Amino acid sequence: MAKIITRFPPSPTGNFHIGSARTALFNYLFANHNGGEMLFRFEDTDRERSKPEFEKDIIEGLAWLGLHTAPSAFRQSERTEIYKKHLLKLIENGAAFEAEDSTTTLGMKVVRFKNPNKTVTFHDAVRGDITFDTTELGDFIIARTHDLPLYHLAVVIDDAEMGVTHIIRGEDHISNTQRQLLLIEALGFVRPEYAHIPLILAPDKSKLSKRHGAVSLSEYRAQGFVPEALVNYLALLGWNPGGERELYTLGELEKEFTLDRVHKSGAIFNIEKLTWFNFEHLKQLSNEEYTMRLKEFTGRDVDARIVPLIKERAQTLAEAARLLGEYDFLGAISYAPELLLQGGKIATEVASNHLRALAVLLEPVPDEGFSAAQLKSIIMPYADSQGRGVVLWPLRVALSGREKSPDPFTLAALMGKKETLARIARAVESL
RNA sequence: GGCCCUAUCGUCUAAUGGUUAGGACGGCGCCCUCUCACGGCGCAAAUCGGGGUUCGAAUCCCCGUAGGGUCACCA
Repeated sequence: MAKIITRFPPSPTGNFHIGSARTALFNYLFANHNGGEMLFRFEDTDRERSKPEFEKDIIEGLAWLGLHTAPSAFRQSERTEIYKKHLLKLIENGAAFEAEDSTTTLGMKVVRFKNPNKTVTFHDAVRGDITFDTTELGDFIIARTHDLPLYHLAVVIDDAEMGVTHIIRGEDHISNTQRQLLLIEALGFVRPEYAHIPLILAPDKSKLSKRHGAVSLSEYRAQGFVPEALVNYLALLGWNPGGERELYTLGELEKEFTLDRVHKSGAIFNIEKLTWFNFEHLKQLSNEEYTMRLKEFTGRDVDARIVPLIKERAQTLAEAARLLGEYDFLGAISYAPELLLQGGKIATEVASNHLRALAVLLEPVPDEGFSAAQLKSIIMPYADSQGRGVVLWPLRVALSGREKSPDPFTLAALMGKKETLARIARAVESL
């Protein structure tokens, strides 16, 4: 069986769109599942709208997601001669003809395809047979001049020359397929297999676009989403391997992916579910890896000791960055007596006595004994006998200086014996 | 409007003629608890409508209805 070749052909006329990323993912998954490869090219025949910065954004986004393509990236704008050769052939054998420009430019000629006005049927791997009557298309334009081919012509020639066997693209291309089929026939090319995947929809069920909020991959990256989560979530929008499992790595998706399980109907993009996937994948990162990503995300140094605390709470790296500031318990803190007394609910005498008692309790504990579990077993019996609230609250605030924080055992273990006792002493003093 | 596509909880989905229609997100409630989270348990919530076919239909067929895509010298 011939090697399977898919392709991802974005036009660099905007930042890497989330829907485009999913199309790339499906092509990647299908190719790799079958031991083939995904090719990459820029469709920049529209010179006006194509921009280098968009090319950069797309290339970086692809790399960030971990979707490697065959080293064949090129631009359609650099292949004029190839298109010209085929275009001339079409004119020569009468399949295309030059016609007057219908717009204002005088004397200009465009090339139109001579439509045979017939019915075409193609098989779609996700939708079955689809039939069109091409008559309504008329003699559509395929090139502005001999040197400026339009989309349909360039696509068909590139796919044939690159040996593309499977075209997997959004369903907004279904109606484009008829023109391309006609061109493929006229050029004598082999017809590839088609699979039109459902669109990613906005909450109002229309095609997801800028007016609905964030649509480019880089925006999600900036919001603290990790590629593992995007890949996992996007793969499950419009495709499902069956069963109830939801968490997959890119490699696992690759093993499972088949076109016959791609859905027919559009899927609404839901940021909350994406956020859940992000949290799950974030939790699966090792502390070292997590620290690295957080450093990269914030561009600042990260105290590795507090990463485990952040990891179990932050759903995104942006939230982790926020907690990083909030959990800066190790730095200088000051005490507000009202806070130590839980806004007056605890009497000054009571809090101060318990804190003193805790210091006495902790004094004999060796440095190595300052683990959260150890400390809990030492402090809890005392707290239980005296009342948890009046013991634990002042202690936690003494250590964190804050209204909200992790539990006092975790904090004490984090800062060690010396700092713990010093903070308790200072808290007593401030009372 | 023409052509094309689609239709299971609010959302993502499971089910490939036989299930009390399952799971997840979100929501709500309870538990855990010194705080904020995390976590655990539970509840509500769906087969668009109408006809067939069949012993039996979410599933197959037809007709409606609704939604979407596309109708460029853009891709």
